Amino acid sequence: MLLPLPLAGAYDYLVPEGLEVEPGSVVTVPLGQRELFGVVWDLLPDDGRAASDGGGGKVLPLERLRPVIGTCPVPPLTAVARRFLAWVSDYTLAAPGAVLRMALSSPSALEPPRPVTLYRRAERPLPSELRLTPARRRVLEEMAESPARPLAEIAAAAAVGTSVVKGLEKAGVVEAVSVLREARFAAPDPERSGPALSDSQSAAAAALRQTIAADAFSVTLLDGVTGSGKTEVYFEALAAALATGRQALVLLPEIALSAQWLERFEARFGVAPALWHSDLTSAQRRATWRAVAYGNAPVVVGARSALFLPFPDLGLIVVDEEHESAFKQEDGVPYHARDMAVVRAQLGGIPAILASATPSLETLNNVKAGRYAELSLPERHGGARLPEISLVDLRSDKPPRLETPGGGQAWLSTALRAAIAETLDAGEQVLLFLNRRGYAPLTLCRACGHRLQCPNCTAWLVEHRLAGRLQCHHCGFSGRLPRNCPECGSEGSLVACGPGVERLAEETRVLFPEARSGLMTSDTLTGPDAAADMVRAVQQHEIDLLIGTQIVAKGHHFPQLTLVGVVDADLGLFGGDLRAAERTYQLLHQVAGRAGRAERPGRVLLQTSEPEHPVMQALAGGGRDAFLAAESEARREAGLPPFGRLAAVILSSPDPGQVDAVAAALARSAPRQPGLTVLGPAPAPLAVLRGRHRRRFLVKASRGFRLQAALLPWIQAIKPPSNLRLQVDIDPYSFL
DNA sequence: GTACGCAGGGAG
DNA sequence: TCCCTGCGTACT
Repeated sequence: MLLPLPLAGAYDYLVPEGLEVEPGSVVTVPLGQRELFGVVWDLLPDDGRAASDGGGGKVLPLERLRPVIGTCPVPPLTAVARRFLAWVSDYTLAAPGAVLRMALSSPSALEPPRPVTLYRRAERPLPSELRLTPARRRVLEEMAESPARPLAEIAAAAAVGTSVVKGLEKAGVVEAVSVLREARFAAPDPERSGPALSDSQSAAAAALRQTIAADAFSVTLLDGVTGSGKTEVYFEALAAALATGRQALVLLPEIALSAQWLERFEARFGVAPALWHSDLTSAQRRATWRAVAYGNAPVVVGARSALFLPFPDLGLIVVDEEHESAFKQEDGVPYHARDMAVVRAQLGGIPAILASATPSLETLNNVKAGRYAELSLPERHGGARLPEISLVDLRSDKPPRLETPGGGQAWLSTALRAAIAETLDAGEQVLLFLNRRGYAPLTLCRACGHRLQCPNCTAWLVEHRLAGRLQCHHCGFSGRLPRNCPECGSEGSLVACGPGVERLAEETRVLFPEARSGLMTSDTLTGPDAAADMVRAVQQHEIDLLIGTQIVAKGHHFPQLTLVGVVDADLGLFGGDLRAAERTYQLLHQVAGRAGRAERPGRVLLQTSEPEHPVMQALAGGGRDAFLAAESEARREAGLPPFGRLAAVILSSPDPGQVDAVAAALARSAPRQPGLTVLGPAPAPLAVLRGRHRRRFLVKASRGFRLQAALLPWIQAIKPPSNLRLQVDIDPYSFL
């Protein structure tokens, strides 16, 4: 029995006489004083338990085993789903129960369905004494021919309060019925015709339909420039999968911000798909989880966690924007959803599609090695041209100071200012991109040089002037901006250093007072609705000048946007992250793609202090292949992914002495094998995070090396004190 | 993950 | 002496 807890292995239970269970059954079992859900992992004869114990735990004598309480009214997890959970556990070195927890992410979904109360017209004539008010008349008209419906739905349709319907129930003309009803998502119509496809789109769509027809595992990279209509192409693969009667899963990096994607889906298929992301209410989670488990959700669109939903018959997985780092889960069980999606496809014997305009080196390397197929969409849909990208050298074109009382630090160069003015004059829209939330990333005291630091982390506090607060972007600490320096007490000596989007907005208000500007960051877009409102405002040209962080880079279509200004193109290049160059290229390419997506040509200005950097050269010259080849070669020489393997081991504790002692002990017992290098311990770049002192090991191995097999005995040999945490991150993406 | 038991400290 | 809190552990 696998329990959703971080235990070393499965636990044994007795199956009482008469209880029907099979591997995959979801059951309730006693554990200590409580009852919890578990999944039957194996059915064993009384004398065969020792042999099949995975090595995780002890084998208890039969008389100490407790019986299963009962089964849950949900379909058993399929063999593929169970093999997938086991695979992820083995790969990530996370406890199998911790992985199971992700699959049983909606505990209430496992309970018996609760009846819902629906209302319908009672089968009797209206009594003469009934006072037929206009509101009551509307309700009765609304209910006349329709089947029983929920109270709120009827009230909304008749534009009355729910009390009107209840009043009619009291009068006996309407009756309440209690029914058990499973949520069901409307079936998308694969036959419905979507937008017309170009020749290259049609060819790619036909190739994808072939992979569905092949009914076997395959991975296809759909590599198309921004605006080439990749989405519509893989919709044809979805249609083909749906036509075979199987389910399909689409993973998106930021589901909460995908309103436009959903519109396109509805345009093609006529209905909305089932959604899965962390912002769902518990009732929505429950309904969706059950709908998936019963095969009542033909298409699920979700964030990475949707990969662990209990699909009974998954026929296709699409990973859109496959290069996005949002697919990497950093906390809990660290896994990369793109990689695990490929594993899930392989275990299920089904096709996977990876779509991107800037594919990751990992994926391109798999294409090169012949493991993945590739389909290219080389031109923009509808004849729109790719924007012209040019570099602004900040060393020679220093942003001129502004004539403002505050001292006038500025971040827009003369060249960019001129381009903005021209664009606004032409009645077109401008996007200024700066990947920094808040007003200023650092606040320091002019008198003593003190820098405002987070009390819990090795990080500066970021001023958020709109909110009037200082924030730590790592732990969420928030406090008021002090008037006086907390160190030397000097009055009014604190000054903002460096730009954030809020400060950039201030600059544009001085330079372009006539322009209507909008700010798009995760702070201003507090939910999917706010994001959709903002996108609509830009599309309807209620905004001339949009300022945003990377949130604006994601797949929005703004037809009147013809100029993109990247305020600090170098920002992502620092930080010692092995993917820094690749990521900067991907992000800036994506931002640049926001320009000129309709008939008007777009242009992009990148402000950089390193115009000769390969990333800037590749962006300006359009030389993606040359850049990737160079980046690839550098990685190969350094033995880094995708040509070598990495794992991070992170120790953290509130006590710095303790973490150092354990780190030293781990260093002494580090595995020494050919093909494996253990680097560290070193203080993590964020040496203190949320009040915990952190030390890192980085383990490097050659590509074919069985990294997990080498790591497991090493980390299991150490018995860490309880307040010390040891995290293993296979294939790390963040090096903080 | 969580319930429980034990140890330590403060109040009565 | 009792009770509350904090941590460490076992749970099949």
